[in-house]
Amino acid sequence: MTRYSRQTRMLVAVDCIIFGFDGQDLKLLLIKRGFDPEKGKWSLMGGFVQPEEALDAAAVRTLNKLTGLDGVYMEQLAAFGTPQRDPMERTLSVAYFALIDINLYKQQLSDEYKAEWFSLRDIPKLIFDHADMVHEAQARLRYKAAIHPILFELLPPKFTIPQLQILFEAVYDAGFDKRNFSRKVLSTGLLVKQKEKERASSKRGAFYYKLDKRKYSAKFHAFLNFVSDPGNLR
Amino acid sequence: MTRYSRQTRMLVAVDCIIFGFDGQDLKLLLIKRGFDPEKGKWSLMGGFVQPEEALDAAAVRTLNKLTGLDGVYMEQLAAFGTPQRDPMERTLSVAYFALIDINLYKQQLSDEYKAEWFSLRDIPKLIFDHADMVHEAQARLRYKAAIHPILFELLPPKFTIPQLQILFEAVYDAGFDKRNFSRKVLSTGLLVKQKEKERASSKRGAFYYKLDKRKYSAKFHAFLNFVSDPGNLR
DNA sequence: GCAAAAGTGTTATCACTACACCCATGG
DNA sequence: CCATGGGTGTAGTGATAACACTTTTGC
Repeated sequence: MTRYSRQTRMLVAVDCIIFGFDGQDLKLLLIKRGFDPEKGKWSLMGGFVQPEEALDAAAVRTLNKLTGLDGVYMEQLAAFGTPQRDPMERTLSVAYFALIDINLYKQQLSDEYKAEWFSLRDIPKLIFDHADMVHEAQARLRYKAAIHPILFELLPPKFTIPQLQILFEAVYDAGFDKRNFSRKVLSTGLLVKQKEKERASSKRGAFYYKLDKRKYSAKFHAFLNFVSDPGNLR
Repeated sequence: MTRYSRQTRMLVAVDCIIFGFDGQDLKLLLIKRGFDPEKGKWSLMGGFVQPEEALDAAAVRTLNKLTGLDGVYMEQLAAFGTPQRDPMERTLSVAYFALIDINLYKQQLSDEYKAEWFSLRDIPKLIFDHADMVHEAQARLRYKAAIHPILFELLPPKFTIPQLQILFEAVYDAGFDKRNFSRKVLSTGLLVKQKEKERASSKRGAFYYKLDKRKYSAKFHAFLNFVSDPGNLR
């Protein structure tokens, strides 16, 4: 077999927008870029797609290289391909966003990549078009979380309803009525009440809940309307 | 400036999933591929991204090359990058879907590309992973149209409510109650009733409506809930 | 015993569903 | 005058939003 003649080949990278939730704020995992151009600047974790590697596989590998985690929720966000986005050489980047339980990766941060969690309200200047990617990922997260039970991916296996509410409030930068909120999330039937209580954040203690995994898989793509019109918020 | 060493460059293409509506069925515009491999087989319209060209620009150019149309609604669908998707040479394709008023392109079909409209129920075998792209585009169209007023892009500037309903029914392969349907679309406030009637498809005639362009732009991203739970249909 | 957070119930409004009849016209 | 498709109204049901008080317990 021959090749397509007279066409330009270009580099293809993946970049990961990695969200976490520390119990108060929505956070983003950034690294200090380790090579030129823009060496030492804050950046999303990324990497080049390898010759025999699928895009999703490259994204999974890149996330794993930084965090050591597997089985993380990831979704393709979009392809970014402005000609001069990387001044060194034309590079197309396929952005993925990931939602991780921050507890699984908040220790050994100061390794080879100089990774740090940043509050989304306080993101440093980023290289290339990474700020655009972050904004688009945040918009997508708000959009999806309004309809689908996606934010559970940011929580540990056991969580309380007040914790869940704080998470929603962080994502939408808005307050919700706790009575309506708990009625709504419980009405999905996705949550299983535990006997144990979380006692760190209040005297009375709040009951833990776990996801009902069967129902969670079944209803993941259903329209659940957690937030009526996220476009009208803020 | 130097270049990134020891990384693979690859071809980057765009492919267009072009939807149209003929008054009865949802249709897809396909071409007969003009070069090897798979020459003469049915294919989506596509093309390679040029050295100094952005992705969106490549998609717009590709659509225009086939149809001669400008200002068409287009949206990036996803990047497809399985290593062997093009057996000739590794090629990443960024798929875009487009919604066009079929009346603007249903004549001069037998030109250089041998383009034809196919009903979505009756798509021929397609090259590479184009069938995957079509399925994903159809799913995305259903998803978006359930929430946003996107299907108007498939209609001519003046249309009747029965025509709109047939379109929704074609997209969701389902029947809707006409009283509830018209109440719902009129309640969005997006439609302006015309004095003129469409008289071809009934004796009584149905009033034409036009989009209120101001409100259409304003509400395009709002959550309008045209279809309550598209996942439960079919 | 009090401060702090958890938990719960009611009412009014709105949106959705299901359903059936009259209207205008061309033939 | 009748067949065809266009157009409209209502009642019942379920979801949403607004709102305040009681419970538990660590200090």
